[in-house]
Amino acid sequence: MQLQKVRTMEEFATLSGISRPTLSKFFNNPKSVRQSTRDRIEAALERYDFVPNFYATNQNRQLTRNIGIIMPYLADPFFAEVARNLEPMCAQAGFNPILLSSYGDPDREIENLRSLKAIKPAGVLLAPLGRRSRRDDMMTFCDDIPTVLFDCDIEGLGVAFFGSNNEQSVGLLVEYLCRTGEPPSFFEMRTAPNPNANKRRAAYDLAMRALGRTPMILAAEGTGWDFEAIAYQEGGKLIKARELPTDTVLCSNDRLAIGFLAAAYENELRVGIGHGHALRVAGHDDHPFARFTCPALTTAAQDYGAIATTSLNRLLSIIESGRRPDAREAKLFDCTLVMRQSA
Amino acid sequence: MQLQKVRTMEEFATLSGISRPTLSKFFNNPKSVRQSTRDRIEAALERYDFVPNFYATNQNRQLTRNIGIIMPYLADPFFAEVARNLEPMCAQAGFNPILLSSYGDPDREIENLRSLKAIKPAGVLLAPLGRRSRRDDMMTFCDDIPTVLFDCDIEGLGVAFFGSNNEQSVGLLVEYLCRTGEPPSFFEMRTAPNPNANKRRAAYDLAMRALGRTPMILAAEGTGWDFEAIAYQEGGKLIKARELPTDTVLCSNDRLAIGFLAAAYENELRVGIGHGHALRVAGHDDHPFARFTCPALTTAAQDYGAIATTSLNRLLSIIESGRRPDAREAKLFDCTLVMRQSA
DNA sequence: AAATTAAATTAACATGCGTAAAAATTTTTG
DNA sequence: CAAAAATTTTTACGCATGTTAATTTAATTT
Repeated sequence: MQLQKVRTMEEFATLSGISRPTLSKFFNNPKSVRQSTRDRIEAALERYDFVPNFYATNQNRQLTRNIGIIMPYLADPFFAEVARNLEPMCAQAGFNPILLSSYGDPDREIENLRSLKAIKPAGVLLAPLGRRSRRDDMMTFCDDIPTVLFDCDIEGLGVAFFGSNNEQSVGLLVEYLCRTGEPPSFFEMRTAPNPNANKRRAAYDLAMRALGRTPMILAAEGTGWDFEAIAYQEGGKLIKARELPTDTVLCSNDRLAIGFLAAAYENELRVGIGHGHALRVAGHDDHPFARFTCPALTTAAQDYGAIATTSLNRLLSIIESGRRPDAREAKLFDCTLVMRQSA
Repeated sequence: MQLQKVRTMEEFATLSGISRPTLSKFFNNPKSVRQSTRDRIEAALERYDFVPNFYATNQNRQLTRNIGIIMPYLADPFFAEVARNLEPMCAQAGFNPILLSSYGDPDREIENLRSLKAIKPAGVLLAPLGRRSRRDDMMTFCDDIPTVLFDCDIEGLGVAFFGSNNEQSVGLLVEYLCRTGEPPSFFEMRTAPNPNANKRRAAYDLAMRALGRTPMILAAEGTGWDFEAIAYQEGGKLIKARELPTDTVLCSNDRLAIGFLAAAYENELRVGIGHGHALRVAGHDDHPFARFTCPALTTAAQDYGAIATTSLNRLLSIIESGRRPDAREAKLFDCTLVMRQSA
């Protein structure tokens, strides 16, 4: 059953017996035409293979129905998972999501903004790289196009920011770990790739002091986004040199924890809780693979459903109202403790 | 230093003193105008902020410079990694990659093709879902737009297919496992999500028989793309029921192996080679995380660099020549054995 | 310097759809 | 059933650039 191909809306109008302006309205917003005509159009669409030309469609529209989504690193399953949730939400709202990944490279991040600009999106959801992001270039972009930041904050950039409350989540982890065993040291990268890492370190510091403990930072050398590899290598060094101050390690994120677990395993340190275990390891983020590490990883789950929903809704309200809010909005969402076998 | 913004090419033509058709040629291909005028245009570009309107530009061009890339599941780091390599290769060739993910859903796969069609890409690189892909709809699409399949073959679809030689890779694994210990059983999903899974089972069968062994298939129930979860659950059942026929398990892919490893760990089966190990587990694909499982996963590495390069080059040659090849091309690339600690 | 060749300019039409205004039609309301 | 309200149709222009053909200008060759 091959559908007959139709090139232009004009042609489709003749074939379906519906005027082109009405079709134009329909494709712009199906609910803007009467139910009966909507049915007729949809019936015709069953018989004819027609998709409005994307370029002609967007050329004159004052407002395109495209929303750009920029992720810092799509090969990281955490971000991929966020994108997977965000895309259908955009489509649901009648917008066309355009997904781009910066893959850890600030140049590519700016390049992504450039190409988005050419597409004149109605708005952009941006999870920036963080520390290495080129703030000035991004500022110029945000002046032109309504942009909501999420996951990682860059001060003063965009109309709003939504992310996780690192102070709360790290506090939760530290409190739990201290209550159930030795106080944790904090394993992180020396040159933190983004503000979240810094906030988590500060939160660790605060929480430890609040409990009357001395903070113990373990800083791993290395740059880039190969977190597992860095943690595996540097964690291995720490273990071999017996430089772990206590039997508990809190990692700045799950990907570091995954690498650290691999190092512990290779050095025959049994990770977990209870008898016969030499080390406890906890992470942060509830990475999609955290359930399947050996042992399963105790971590703090970000409420990325709420973060994604709120970010998109905020952007949509700005797009629909057509004007920027007076003040930049920022909101942090609490995380939940996910207790598994590793700590 | 803010550049003066220029809206239209017409305006830029007046300001720069160069005719619009010449400018049009320049933006389409800078080398198509005389060096001296190119210099003049580039000098003007230093003074004025002008980018040709993306929509108007593409509307009339017979050939856009967009290449669609459709992945079956971007939240799978293996595919994310392939995409990460493919994108800069497209850009390098002067094309604009448009990345879409079907996220395991055949409806979404077709929807992705629909939206690509509206963008009139010069060509498409498609890694299909496989078994559940809607062949007829995809056929219609491939008639319109030059499409190269990779990773997973659907017979007769597209102008070419490039993937891995499962017979070779599974043969390699089976031979290695049999040579170094007990023969492996084969752990897979009963309802294989794609043709590769079927080919791997057949290859396992063949390789075992060639070595005079009896094939032993372990079929896990479950559907969808949550491979780790399925393998964790079904693998756990097998282990608890002591239904593993030998001490060696070859998993149809690394994600299944990751779930299986988690199940083994939880059931206190020590996985690995050498003294004191109860089980050997191997996978297939060399998933980005295979290095960091506990123990590190022995697997077969796909040469996805070669697959990606070849697929893109083939597509580019078809785009440039402007005509389809007479016969559908298919080529399989050999995998390499990656020996780690798990088997 | 004249002849030849290459490139740029001018003028005009094409693309496929958004959009606006006026006229015609359908639906809803009283 | 007539009047009012809501939709649809008709008609026509706009958008920003691609593209073509004829003409003019500039560069190269003889």
